[in-house]
Amino acid sequence: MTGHTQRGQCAKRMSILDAAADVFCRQGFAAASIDEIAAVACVSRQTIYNHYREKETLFVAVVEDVMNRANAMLFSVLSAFPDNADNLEDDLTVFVVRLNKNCLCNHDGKFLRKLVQTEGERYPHLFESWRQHGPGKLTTALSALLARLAQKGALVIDDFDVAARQFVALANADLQMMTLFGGTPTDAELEKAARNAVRTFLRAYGRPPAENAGAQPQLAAVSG
Amino acid sequence: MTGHTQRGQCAKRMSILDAAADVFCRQGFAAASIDEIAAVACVSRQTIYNHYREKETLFVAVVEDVMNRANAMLFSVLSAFPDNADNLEDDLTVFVVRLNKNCLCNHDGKFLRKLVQTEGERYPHLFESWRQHGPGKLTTALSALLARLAQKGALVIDDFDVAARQFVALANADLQMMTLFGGTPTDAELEKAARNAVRTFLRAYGRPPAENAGAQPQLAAVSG
DNA sequence: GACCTCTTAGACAATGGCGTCTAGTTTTAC
DNA sequence: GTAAAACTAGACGCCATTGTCTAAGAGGTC
Repeated sequence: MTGHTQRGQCAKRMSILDAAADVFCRQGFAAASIDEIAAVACVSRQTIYNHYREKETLFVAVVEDVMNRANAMLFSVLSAFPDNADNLEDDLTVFVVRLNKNCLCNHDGKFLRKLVQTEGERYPHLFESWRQHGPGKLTTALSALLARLAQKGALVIDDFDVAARQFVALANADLQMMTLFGGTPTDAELEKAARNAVRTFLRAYGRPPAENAGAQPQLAAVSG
Repeated sequence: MTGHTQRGQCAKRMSILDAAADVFCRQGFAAASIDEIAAVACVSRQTIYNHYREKETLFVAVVEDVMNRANAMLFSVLSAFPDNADNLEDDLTVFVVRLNKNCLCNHDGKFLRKLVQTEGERYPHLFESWRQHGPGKLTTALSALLARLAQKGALVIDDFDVAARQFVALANADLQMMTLFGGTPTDAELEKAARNAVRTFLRAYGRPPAENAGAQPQLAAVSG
């Protein structure tokens, strides 16, 4: 019955949430002013207080909103990995590119990492759920994925959890500094970083592709 | 002539700097109040304004102070790596433990990472110098160290810069999440993380120790 | 003791942001 | 068309903080 109003309200809400995410991310919770958020959202200040009781309520809503988006995207990227990996190196590289581009280095990823550092101590419960559903889910899902690949004989891994964490770490190795300083990697940089990460990961955990075991393994493929 | 007075002033200055670092790190620049800094430093507010013209001046001084300490510590850890590495795995493990404990996961490291994220965009010049002298120096020094080890035949590396970044990334793989959430790793966790990192790094870039080239390399040492 | 510098505690105006309220306008529902 | 709901613009009180100023105290040298 209130469909139209809901749509109008919903648009306002999203506009407010987007603007608040922008301002909170740039300024931090304390320095962000409601007036600036209202200006960015092209909305009256009273409208914000109409939707959210106070500044902290708005902040919590923003974080939860971004968390939901980020989790959905993470799930999407994770489930896009092919079940039958025919070319492991290429498949992993595509996966790492997508992971970096859509989850780790994108707008929401930077927002969450930044906010969890600045306000994490002040809102432990808020980010604890993100910790479980975000990075926690990532490592467990990756761990399961690596276990599957190991069972197929494509990888040789003793500790799947450690390998999963190292996989993520390697995927970020080349981009960490850039993202720390606010930069956004280009597609070429993403591709290069992913290739470096996957190559090293496979050099550590990969198996020689052929059945002639004992032959020169991946290690000797270092070309220089 | 004013030697005693100078010492007293110096003590006050350090007390102020320490307190300000503490408060700035916890609250961020905007939310940190001069009164709280004064209270933590056990100093009158006027004394702070006596030493530093305004809040921003104090902030810059704090960041520079921490940067200097961090750089000195980094240099110390880097130069502690033995010239003649007899047992590469153990030497690297000790090195990673020291790196994490004294540079990356310690008080100053967390402070700089946090502040560079929260205030980096507002003070680009301030943290640009840290970027060069901190992480920049670390990767170049590590790159040189790896090149030295490769020349000795202990490692097989095609791109030293990439390997250096990956080394740091692996060193942080197990601790990243903990430090992101403000926790401090125990000695046992540091040891374990370092061992995992070095083992994987050597699995990727290591050389079989013996001269019987072509034999089963490190890859087969996976015990499970 | 006289003097000088640093420090302290507190008062002070000025600023700015938060959250409330009101009056007036637009949009939506029926 | 009308009524209800939502939005806008702006004023308002309140509070925290910044940075200045003043009067008094502490510690040192000569």
